[in-house]
Order: sequence, then C-alpha cells, then structure tokens
Amino acid sequence: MQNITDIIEAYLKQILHDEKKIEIKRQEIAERFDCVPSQINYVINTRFTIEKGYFVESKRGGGGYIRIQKIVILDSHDLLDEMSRWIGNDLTEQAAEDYLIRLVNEQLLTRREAIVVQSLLQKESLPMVVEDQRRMRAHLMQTLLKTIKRL
Amino acid sequence: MQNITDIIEAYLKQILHDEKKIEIKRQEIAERFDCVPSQINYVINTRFTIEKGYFVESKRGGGGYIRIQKIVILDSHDLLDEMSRWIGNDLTEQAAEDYLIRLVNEQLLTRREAIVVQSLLQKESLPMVVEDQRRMRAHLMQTLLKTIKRL
DNA sequence: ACCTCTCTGACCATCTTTGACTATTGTTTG
DNA sequence: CAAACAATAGTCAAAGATGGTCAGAGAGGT
Repeated sequence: MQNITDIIEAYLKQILHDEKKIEIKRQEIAERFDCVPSQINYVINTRFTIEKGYFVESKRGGGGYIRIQKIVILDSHDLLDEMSRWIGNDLTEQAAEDYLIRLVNEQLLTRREAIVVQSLLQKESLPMVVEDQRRMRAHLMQTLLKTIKRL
Repeated sequence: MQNITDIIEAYLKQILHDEKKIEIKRQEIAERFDCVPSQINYVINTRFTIEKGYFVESKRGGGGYIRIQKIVILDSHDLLDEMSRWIGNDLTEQAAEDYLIRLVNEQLLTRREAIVVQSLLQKESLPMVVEDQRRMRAHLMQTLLKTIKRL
C-alpha cells in the first residue's frame, strides 16, 4: 500500500463507504496527492472498472467533474459474459431474437425492453449490406450486454 | 455546479417551475450574474433546446426580450410525431440523450429503457464515420419512436 | 534479464466564458 | 417620412478550464 494508486484508491473507496456516489475534480485530487492529473485516470481505469462494480461518469470543460458510483453486480454476470463470447462479432436477426428471449427469461430485461431492442436490431433498422448488418448487430448486442451489467 | 451556465440554468428553471413562461432581458440577467450578455445565449442554446422541451422566442431592439416556455404536448402520439420531424435524418449523441430524457419525463419510456437505448446510440456503439453515425443514430431513433407507438 | 504494474507528460477532446462585431427594432430628429 | 441614434439580442471565433489518451520511462518482483 505504498504506491499512490493504492493510496488514492483507498481514499476514494473510504468515501464511497459512506456516500453512495462521489464527485471529484481531477485536478484537485491530483494536487492533494501531489501527482499528475492523468494518474487519477489510471486509478479509475484500473480500480473502478465496471467489472469491479463501479460506474464512472465525467464531464470536461469548466465545471468539469468525475463521478463514481458503486453498482450492484448481477448474479447472471457469467451468463452475460458467455453470451458475449458466443456472439463475437457476427449476429443474425433470428439469433438476436433468441438471445433477447433468453435475457427476458432470466429476468435481466423486461419484455418491453426486449421489444425495443429487437426493433433496433431488425434488418430494417440497419440500412447496410447483410454482412455489415450482422457485424453491426453483434456490436450493438455487445453494447447491450455491457449496459445490462449496470442497470 | 459552480459554473455560471449551470447556475443560470437552475435559476431560470426554478422560475419556470412556478410560472409556465418567463420573459427576461438578456442584459439584466447578465448583470445579475455578473457575466457577459452572450453567456445568456450560451445557456439558452445548450440548456433550453427543443430536444429538452423548451420553446424560445426573442425580440431585439428597444423593449427587447427573451421568452422561454416549456412545451407541453398533451397527446403523446403527437409528441412522437413532432420528435420524428425534429430529428429528420441527422441526430447527435447529445440531442439523442435529450430526447430520451424527454421521453422518460413523458413516461413513454422507463429510465432503464432509456439507458439501454442510449447506450446503443452512443458513438462507441456505431463504428463508422461521424456523418454516417449521425444518420444511423437518427434512423435508429426513428425506429424507436415507431416502436414506442405500439408498445 | 524479463514481465507486469505504476507513473509521467505531451498532446487531444470537450465544455465554458468572453468580447468584438453584426442584426434588428424602437425612438428621436431634421 | 427618412435618417440618425439608441437599445436590444445574435453570432462566432478565440481563449480558458477541465478531463482523456497513449506511449514511454520507472519500479518491483521472479
């Protein structure tokens, strides 16, 4: 626990223990721990990832900030990872529908949510040649799986 | 929330909470918050857009004013049609988010649904050049609006 | 030595603030 | 009434204020 990364990590987690969400200014934290600002990005990228159960938002410019909140990781995390692996970067419309049905059955999505997503993944919504469509559909589904983790 | 833009935004919205329409003088507001007049234009252009559900009118010259009102579209079918028209075939990520927030406020989508859709419309989910991205995003949003009608 | 994790800094992206210049409308004057 | 003047608001580009990225240097362990 001697390196700055660990120290900053501990500092932030200690605050998160009390508050369910914190908002920091990158520059301020960097000054407080006497390091370069990008160090804060490193801490966040290695210690506050979605896999570790954190959701991070930020804004640049005047009045900018970095916001971190703890999220609940679903039990079905493994299912999502597996699906992600199965899908890879190619997905047909039928397969997409099957996956969505599965997600609804697992109660990871509501029926309405599945309908919305399905409509966005159907070929009519993806105006491009079929191979691109399938790649695009896979890409969108991958995004969905990631998003579900923080719902 | 220390930047002037957010402060002025909050001030105006707080008034709009009680009055359904406000009329301000640009110079006056600028003085009250000790900023340049064009700052007020910035606030209006970024925080009181049509996507966010505001209608702004103004007049120059003696007795000039800026009038802001919250747009109320009672019939949700009409709202969806209006949005569809506003969007056309070009949509930025920020505008998309604003529309989704609006849909949530109008209770046409749940928060979760909006988050899912937003994640699918963000640039990371649309691997193509920016112009195509915007066209694609508009296309997907149009699909969404159509889908909502039959949910 | 080699590998992995950490740290740094130059450069990039985005949002905000400012001010000079422009456009429009109302009022006064010749 | 037209021209000048006054009073507003709009536009836009540059500067300021943040946060993000990435490649390479540094440090610690095997």
